[in-house]
Amino acid sequence: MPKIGMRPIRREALITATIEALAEDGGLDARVSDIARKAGVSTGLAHHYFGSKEELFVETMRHLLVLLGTASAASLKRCDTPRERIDAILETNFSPRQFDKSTIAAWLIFYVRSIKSDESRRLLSIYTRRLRSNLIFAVSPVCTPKQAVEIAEGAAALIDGFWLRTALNTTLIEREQAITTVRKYVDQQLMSYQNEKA
Amino acid sequence: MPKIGMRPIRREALITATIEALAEDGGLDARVSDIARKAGVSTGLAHHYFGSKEELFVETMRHLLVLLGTASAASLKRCDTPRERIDAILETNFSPRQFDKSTIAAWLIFYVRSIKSDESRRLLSIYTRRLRSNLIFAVSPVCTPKQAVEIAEGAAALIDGFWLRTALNTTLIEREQAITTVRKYVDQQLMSYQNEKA
Amino acid sequence: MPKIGMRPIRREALITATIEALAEDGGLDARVSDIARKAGVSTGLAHHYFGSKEELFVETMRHLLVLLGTASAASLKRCDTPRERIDAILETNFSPRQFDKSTIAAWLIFYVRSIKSDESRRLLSIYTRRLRSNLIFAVSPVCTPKQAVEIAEGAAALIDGFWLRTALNTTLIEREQAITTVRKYVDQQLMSYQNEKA
Amino acid sequence: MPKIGMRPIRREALITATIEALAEDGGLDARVSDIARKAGVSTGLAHHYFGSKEELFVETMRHLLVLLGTASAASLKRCDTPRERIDAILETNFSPRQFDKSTIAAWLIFYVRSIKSDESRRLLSIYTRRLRSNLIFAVSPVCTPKQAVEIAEGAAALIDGFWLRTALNTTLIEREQAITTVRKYVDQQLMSYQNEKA
DNA sequence: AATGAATGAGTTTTCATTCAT
DNA sequence: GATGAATGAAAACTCATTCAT
Repeated sequence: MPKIGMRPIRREALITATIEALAEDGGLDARVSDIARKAGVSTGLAHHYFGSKEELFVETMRHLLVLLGTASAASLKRCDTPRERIDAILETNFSPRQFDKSTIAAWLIFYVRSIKSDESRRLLSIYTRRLRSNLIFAVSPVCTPKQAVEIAEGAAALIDGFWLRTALNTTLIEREQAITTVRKYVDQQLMSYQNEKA
Repeated sequence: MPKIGMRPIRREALITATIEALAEDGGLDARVSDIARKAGVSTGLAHHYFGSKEELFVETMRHLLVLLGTASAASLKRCDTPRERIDAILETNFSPRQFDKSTIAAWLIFYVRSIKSDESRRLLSIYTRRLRSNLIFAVSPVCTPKQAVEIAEGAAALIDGFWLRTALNTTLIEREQAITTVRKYVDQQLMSYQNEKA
Repeated sequence: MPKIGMRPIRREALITATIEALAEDGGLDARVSDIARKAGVSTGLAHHYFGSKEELFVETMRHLLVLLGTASAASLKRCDTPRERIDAILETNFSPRQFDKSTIAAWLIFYVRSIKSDESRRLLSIYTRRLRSNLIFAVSPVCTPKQAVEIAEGAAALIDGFWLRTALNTTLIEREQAITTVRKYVDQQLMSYQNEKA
Repeated sequence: MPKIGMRPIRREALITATIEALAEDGGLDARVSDIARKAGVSTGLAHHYFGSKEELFVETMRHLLVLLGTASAASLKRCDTPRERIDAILETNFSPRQFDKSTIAAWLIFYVRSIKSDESRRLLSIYTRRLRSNLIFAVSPVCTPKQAVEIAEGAAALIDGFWLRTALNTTLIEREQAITTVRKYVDQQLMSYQNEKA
């Protein structure tokens, strides 16, 4: 009877270690050996379970994406009004879980990697499309389709912008205020459309 | 008859090549030899003029920063009203020169590098502080200092967000619309403050 | 109730898998894990039963050698004339069993390994000497010892040549024709010696 | 003025070193570092000029192929009769240049590699086809096309067989005798066809 | 008897940097 | 001023072998 079922355990440990490593060194050149050490295993094992560094990175990105997607879906499920939906989206995207230093840094690295890696780009576009469609769906009941797209793109830019600036320590404002700002932005946009109509 | 005055020519060619290489060939992993080839010179020459890859990257970042700073200063000089200042900032940040694919990608990579490289971080913070102070200065005449900071942070996040999304091809909207969106955002913020006052 | 008598079963399965793997998967670079998977067992088991990859390879070679030797001895036993003996040797060496793609490829690899591995070389020389002595013995009754050696070397070269070319898919002719060609070669040699004598 | 034009020099040195290395260790697992040391350069340089070990091996094979092809063409040019052509082919294939230990060992390795490497297989088939067509062309004037193919395949098998057995030290006969044997084989074949006709 | 988890030594590969010319 | 040859250190990757269960 061998030690069995380590595969998922090791994979998760390595993925977690990858996220940490990306945050720590600036990540750009996190070595497989660093990541393996952090996960408490040998370099060989990392390759055994992921095949290559690229694959480990892609799987880590996929992992983050799933976490975000799951959290997002869960919090949207309980929503009835546009306002609730917007809040749910913001809660998720700015949740301490998603908005912590390591996670943001990892995302940032993946953003950059997506310039060159097809799979990373594919994964990134899943995130992007999901955020966009969530935002559009949220505001659709109270504006025209065209306006919904406009609001969604603006809000998405704000969210990504706050993310980026937090990742890089170039913003003065905190989580709470970022949320407030985006919410306020959406409200004002919607209001301005109401006025146009009138 | 030695060639003289090659230094500035070679340096500029290498810096231009670096920007291109960061967007195209290798992204994060652009090699010195790639960059040199793109500039039409040998690898050795890149080191001759810049000493190291790190230095070449820093100089390239500084170059982008100077371009942006110069353009920004020039267009702000002719402005008298808050509205004009905001427009000038947006015109500069979203000018075709600044908003093209290569330049944005290069900035993104420098953003990430700034996590590790002290000099890059220093340069990045110059950009950040300048953008913030320009925005604050622009709206100061028509709102309180606290409101000015809020607007500035929001507008900066929007600008960075649009930048990021353009770099990654994850946005649906174009330059023109991005400008309109930010301008509209600032207007609405200011208006809302007016209303509060009233 | 422990499984008993698994040893010969596993060993045979692994040896068979080795032969297949050498021809298919990895050629020269067949991995122990490939072979084990092909045999339907774990990597560990391959080492349990053979101790090392080298040993597994040597045993596989020995296995092929025994098969060929047994078949050869069996078919030579029933022969009385030179012509019958030659035919028996050819029947054996070009029997579908020996002349199939996997087996030939495996032999080829063992040939090359024999350059480095003492044990492989020893085994290979057994094959070589046996073939030579069988050929010499076959034609001895009808020619001088010196002529016998000449014929044997020529016929052996033809046989090895056809083998090699079949292994590498570089020949146009089939098993049947190869046999005919070698037989014809021997006949003509013998005839020419007859003529010389006359 | 840099040290220039080293590329062809280094490439040749590395190819020569590869041939030597393949002969020495049994070659199967000659390391790039071994080869580089033998060529008097660093490992890095080998990769600089060839990109990968695979490529170095392929280029070495191509080199051997060109040598053989050139020699073959040169010696065939001066021939007028079938007999001369056959002799020229044998002279070339068994020339001390082609028939030395290193070269034969290298070919043997390449033979085995061709099982897995597409490019190696392609190159090997060039050799095979050329030998076949040279042989066929040589005997064509004095026999039917069908007979020519038969002779060519038989002679090619003999040649390859002698090569193989020399590479593996499993033959008793020398270069000279090998040539004689093949020539005699061809003669006898042709004669036997003459007789058939009669 | 059997597994497959785990290692680590050994190799290939990459590339910034140096240097002779 | 300029080259590109050359290095070597660092990293990725491979895989036979060991071992706890």
